[in-house]
Amino acid sequence: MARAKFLNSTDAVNTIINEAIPRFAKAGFSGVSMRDIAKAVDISTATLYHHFPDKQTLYLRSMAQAFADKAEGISTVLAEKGTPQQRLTKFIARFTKLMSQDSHFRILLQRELLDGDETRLRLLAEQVFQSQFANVAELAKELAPNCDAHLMAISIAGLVLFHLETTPLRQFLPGGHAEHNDPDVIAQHVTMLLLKGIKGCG
Amino acid sequence: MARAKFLNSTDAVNTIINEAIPRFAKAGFSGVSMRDIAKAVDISTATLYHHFPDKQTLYLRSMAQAFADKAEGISTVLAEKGTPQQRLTKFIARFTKLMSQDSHFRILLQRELLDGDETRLRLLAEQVFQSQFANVAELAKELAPNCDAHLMAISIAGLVLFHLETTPLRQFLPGGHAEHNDPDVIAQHVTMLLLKGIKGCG
DNA sequence: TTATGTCTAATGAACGTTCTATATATAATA
DNA sequence: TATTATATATAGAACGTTCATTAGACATAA
Repeated sequence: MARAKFLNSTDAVNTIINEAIPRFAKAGFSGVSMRDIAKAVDISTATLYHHFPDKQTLYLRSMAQAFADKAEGISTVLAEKGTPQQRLTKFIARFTKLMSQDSHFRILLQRELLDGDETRLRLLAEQVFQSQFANVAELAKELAPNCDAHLMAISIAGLVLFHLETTPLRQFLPGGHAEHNDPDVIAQHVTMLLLKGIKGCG
Repeated sequence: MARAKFLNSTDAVNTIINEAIPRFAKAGFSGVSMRDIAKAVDISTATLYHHFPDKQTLYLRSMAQAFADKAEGISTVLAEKGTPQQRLTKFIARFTKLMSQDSHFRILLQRELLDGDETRLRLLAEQVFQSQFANVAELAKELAPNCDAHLMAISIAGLVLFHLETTPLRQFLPGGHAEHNDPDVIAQHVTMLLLKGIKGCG
């Protein structure tokens, strides 16, 4: 092979995807050109096209990789013992930390919610969220046997994610402080709100 | 003027913006071309450029218009009398209905949270959300005097908005039903959760 | 006459993609 | 082992398209 840059094709593909993920997260599908990605990996666009048939495929593979990385990390959080309250508290703490640590995953998720077609959303739901979502829903059932577990699981995730989503905006809203972006602060607030309602928060 | 298509420049500008808003909401800034917009209004791109100096300006004006439309609608919801609980219930019901009725506003908001620069986010915060956000925060203070009103106001908005955001995804998640997209169902769930916590939901 | 609204046509840049060539590794063969 | 053939990884250059934007002309209202 000509002046090999990578160990093999798999290495090349992984390197490309790892460079592509943060770029797609930051700028979206149409905000990143194949030339940009090629330049970032220091290969020609022709070489990039040797490894991926087209941009859409590269995007899908990047998305799948970003999601696969995280799906693994979330999967064992709820398996531990404890009262439902304890397990909820622990889940929220870990989920918040996970989502704020690596923003690529969260931002790609938001982009998919905005622009994803049915195929990509189904993939996302079934291969990334489904099992963990079911666990959270089950936990909700333990805490409130007659509640709508689906609605409740969405609410739990939404509380955490919306605080992270609004990070760039909240500094301009009344009472906004940097500490409101601290995952621990968010997690504690969300946990309290879920377990006790507004009145229980002070 | 040559074969006048509009009553005057203001009419032209408004017509263009009204065509642009849903397009920018659906496809984002880079997903809509000036050609597309010109075609939609049945004018040439040159004419479009006669009314707007560049694409960025057209986008900003469209955004500002979409936001101004809604800011008005939200502004008087909390002025009414009643117990804090009653006012919260009413606010959530109206906010949910408003946000689900016209999705352009909500989607543009989501896009700004993803891609908005500091200038646009500040504009959004100060000219659209600030006063109403303060009202919600104040209401939270009435319900829980020692709580962090900023965090609470974000949580309230987030609960509603996240349910709407996840509309295209929830059908693929366990327990998802069409009725979960009903604004009344969402509002009732959110209100209950806020006032009573998870346990109060069943 | 002058300012305004409109058009056709063009410009230059960026983009996704492909053509063609070449250097290297691997496998088959003598 | 030495030689040849094949497949793979790479790059330079170009193609065709679309894009934002502009130049210049023309028509009409004031």
